[in-house]
Amino acid sequence: MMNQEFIIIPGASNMPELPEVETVRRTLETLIVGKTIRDIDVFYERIIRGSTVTDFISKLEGQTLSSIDRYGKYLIFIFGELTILSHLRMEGKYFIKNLDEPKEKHEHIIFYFTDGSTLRYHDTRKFGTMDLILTKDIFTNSPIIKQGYEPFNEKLTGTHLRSLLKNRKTAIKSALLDQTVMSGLGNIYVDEVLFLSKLDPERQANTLTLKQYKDVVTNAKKVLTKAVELGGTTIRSYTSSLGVTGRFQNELLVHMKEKEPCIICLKPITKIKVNGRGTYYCTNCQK
DNA sequence: GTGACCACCTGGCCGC
DNA sequence: TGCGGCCAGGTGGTCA
Repeated sequence: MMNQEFIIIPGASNMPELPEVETVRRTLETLIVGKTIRDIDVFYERIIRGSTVTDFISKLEGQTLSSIDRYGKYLIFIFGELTILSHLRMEGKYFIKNLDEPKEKHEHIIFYFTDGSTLRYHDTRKFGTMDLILTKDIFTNSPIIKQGYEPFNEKLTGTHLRSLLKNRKTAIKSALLDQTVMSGLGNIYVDEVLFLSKLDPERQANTLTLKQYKDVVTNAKKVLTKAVELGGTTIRSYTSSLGVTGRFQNELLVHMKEKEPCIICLKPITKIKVNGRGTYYCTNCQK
């Protein structure tokens, strides 16, 4: 039995992207790998996909967590032949608590381990999902097969990105948010990548030069690598002295910087909407 | 194949 | 103070 309540926050951001999910993975890996599920409570059934809730519970009971991986924004909990693909969407987060801790309002799934601890999935907006699949199907028959390469993958090059976007007339910002193009980028980091690449977020995706596609890939790697090192971004934190908080918010150059001076030209950062997404950029530096 | 729009969901914010 | 309406966001589905 644990003596303290651990609160796991995905980089403490309210919008987990690849770095925040990686922070959660690393933290959970040290705390729950090797534990065996005794029971599961599902309080909000729509989170479960790929199986009935009854199957989800019955198949996982007695299973031991062997490892936790990640692809893009998906957490991959591997229990031998079974795997849970967990997507945190907007506000999903995991807590590890003692058995006797009362259930909080937004805790929708509780995994009870045989050692008396619990893993609790908390999601204010109920957008998150958990797919129960066969481990052998992870890369052949699961939501992950639709994902594009992560920026860290050597196969993701400027040439590859150009081939994917050559017919896409949508805004480059929208294209980069498409996880089938590049896996792991979300609204925050796309703004940063486009700023470093000096690209107008509304620029048509198929109009970039090869050098600009290469710059996007290079800067995506740079931004995500730095963000992973710093544990992600905390834009809205939660009260917890034990929380795992990110520090990348101190490195943000444009996101959430509306009206603040651009670090290059000192002109105020502008906020617009690109296909409904709040978007921050410098109208002077990004063309 | 592509783009636009909508639904999902709830807390926070704003105006009345 | 309380109420209603709007906004934020990632993804999947539908339709043109």
